[in-house]
Amino acid sequence: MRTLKYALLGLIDRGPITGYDIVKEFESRVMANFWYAKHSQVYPELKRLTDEGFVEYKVILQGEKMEKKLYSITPSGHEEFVKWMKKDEPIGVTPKDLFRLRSYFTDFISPEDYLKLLHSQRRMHTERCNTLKATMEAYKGVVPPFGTREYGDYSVLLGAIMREDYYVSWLNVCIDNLKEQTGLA
Amino acid sequence: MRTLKYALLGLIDRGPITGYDIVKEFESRVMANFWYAKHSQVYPELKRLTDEGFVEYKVILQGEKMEKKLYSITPSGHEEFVKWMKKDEPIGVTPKDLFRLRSYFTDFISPEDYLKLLHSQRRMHTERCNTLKATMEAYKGVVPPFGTREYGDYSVLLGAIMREDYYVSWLNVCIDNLKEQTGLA
DNA sequence: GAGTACATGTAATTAGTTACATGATTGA
DNA sequence: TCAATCATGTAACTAATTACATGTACTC
Repeated sequence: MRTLKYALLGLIDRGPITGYDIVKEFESRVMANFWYAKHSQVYPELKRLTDEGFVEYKVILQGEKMEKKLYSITPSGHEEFVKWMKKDEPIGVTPKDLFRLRSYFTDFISPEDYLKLLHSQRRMHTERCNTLKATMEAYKGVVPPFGTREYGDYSVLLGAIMREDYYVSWLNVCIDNLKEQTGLA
Repeated sequence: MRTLKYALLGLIDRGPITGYDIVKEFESRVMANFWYAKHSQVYPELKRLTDEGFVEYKVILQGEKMEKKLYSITPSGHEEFVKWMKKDEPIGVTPKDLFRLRSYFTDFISPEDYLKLLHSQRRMHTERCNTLKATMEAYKGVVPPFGTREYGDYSVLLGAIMREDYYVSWLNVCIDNLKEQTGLA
């Protein structure tokens, strides 16, 4: 599917950017919620996109010697990207989840040990959720206008918060069920 | 992390099973919600686990000639698995999501085209959610006792339903926001 | 001068998918 | 006898991670 290709095209289509800054985007609070790649995957893909004529770069100097490559989109790259944007794709398999794999095999763990894991998971997901909600506060409850970058940020941030909220709810139900059945505190 | 290893150990620890039936488990309505692998990944991993002494198999005959390998857990395999079960792991990166990647780049799509995608996504997720809820009906609202296989099935099924429900909610909010902003029907 | 961030790349390995390959059994 | 399912494997490829590798620029 070469999804990384389209993630890169999208970022570059927004304006000239270096590979280094693309990686920083992937690590950002917003984008890390749905796509990311390490620099060791990004640099080779940028090279490939250049060979394919979807992007081009010019070398600019930072200071005396340090060269960096500033990538921009080409007309064919832009066309390729907007074509992909309109594509309606099947939802595919549900994502893998390590904790759910353990939850599936609860016949091999004591209720005490499982409860510890549940509490730990809840703590971690609650924390992540709070971080996301803090980021969301910048919008003060106002939905940015469609077509702006802020709209995209807002939408995916909202989705991420809702996801963490649901995950915590699920863990809460699991904790309640377990306590009721075993009488554990 | 070799997670497939532990998925296989867990399934084999429940009782003797063939590679073929393991793959069927992965394709099942319950397990497909959090882990899965193709037969081309399963068979080599089973071989490796055998070499490592975590599982063993005996060849049994199906009919006249057809041989199948029935895998069972070894004491060291069981030990390895229960040790893994108790391990509390960090929640790690959030799973990648193709549709959210597109939602992030809505500055490159018309509201009409985006609305079409939103509706299509909602239809597909609603359908999956309904399938899951139909599977859930077997439990008639009664939580199975902890420690049984049914408890694991129930827990992960509940999580899967909650996940699809939240996803549909997110899509609904996106649809409402878009309609309000653009006046589209 | 030291430490951190900037900046870009490759190599080796692991994980996972698609395609290739073969043959037996069962039920209509 | 035909089709679907059972049953197991390998080969080639794509995706992604970890480790290796190098050097500059900025700030304290």
